[in-house]
Amino acid sequence: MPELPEVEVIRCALEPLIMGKTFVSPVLYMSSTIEYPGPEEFCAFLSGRRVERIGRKGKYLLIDLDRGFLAIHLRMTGNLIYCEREQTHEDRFLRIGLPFSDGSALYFSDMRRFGRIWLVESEEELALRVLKNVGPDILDEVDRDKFCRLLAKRNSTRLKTLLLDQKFIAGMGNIYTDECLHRCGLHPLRQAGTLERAEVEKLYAVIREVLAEGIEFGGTSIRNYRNAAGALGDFQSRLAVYGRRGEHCRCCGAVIEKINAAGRGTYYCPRCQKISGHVS
DNA sequence: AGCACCACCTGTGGGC
DNA sequence: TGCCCACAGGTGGTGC
Repeated sequence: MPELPEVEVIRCALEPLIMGKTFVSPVLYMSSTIEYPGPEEFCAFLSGRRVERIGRKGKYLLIDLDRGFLAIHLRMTGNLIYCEREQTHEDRFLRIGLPFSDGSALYFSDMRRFGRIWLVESEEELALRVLKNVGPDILDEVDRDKFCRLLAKRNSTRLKTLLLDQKFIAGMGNIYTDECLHRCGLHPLRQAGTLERAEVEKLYAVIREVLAEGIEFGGTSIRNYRNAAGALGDFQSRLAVYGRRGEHCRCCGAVIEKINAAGRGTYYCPRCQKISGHVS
């Protein structure tokens, strides 16, 4: 489900709601959602921990505790729901309940069960166990020159594959990648090494612009996404190519096509996004 | 190195 | 109209 903008919208909503609160005993409806440590250790260690900061790296939500970190990845259909009062609601996809000492609670719900939660004791353990395959956050940790340097190391990788690679830059997903490539006029199968310096700089600027718009409009709700308060995002109405196969490009009128790239459904405009002879 | 494919899950919508 | 399977916002592992 969520890419960087959706996670950031959740992070912003959650921050004022749970900052400073203290967790009490979690309720595990599906303990395999906890990737680390074991269920008993998770419950014992989280109980009594206070929330000191809500952060994010790429698509990971990172909750700093007075001791340790709670890391959450929503994967495809995960969802965090905040309730002012702890409640037993009819959610068959409810995986974990995280109540606070003041009676409010955070619920982790996930239809497809891909989402994961980690609880680690230190920054070192966070880097080792959770973020070992996660590169720099594209909004917080990559400036223009760094983006150019990183991209130059990946000459033969296709742009679609590269932008989806969380080790390269963290935060891009399938929707925002297609939107960025379209806005830049770059073909998803074009190899990174064939870009002119100006095209790389344009790509960097557009990535940040599109992600910022995604956040501004509350994220993209296509199937399941809702923010922590249960509201739908609004960016789906602004998508230029994603999910629009057979429809007309709003820039040039050509028919949007769908191909498979990096194993994902990939939408692009064949007129705006020419490959200019660089197929591989 | 890069890529294609599978696995993990459940739901649903497009196509026949 | 009804049924079925391809596909869905992600990631990690395999093998070529």
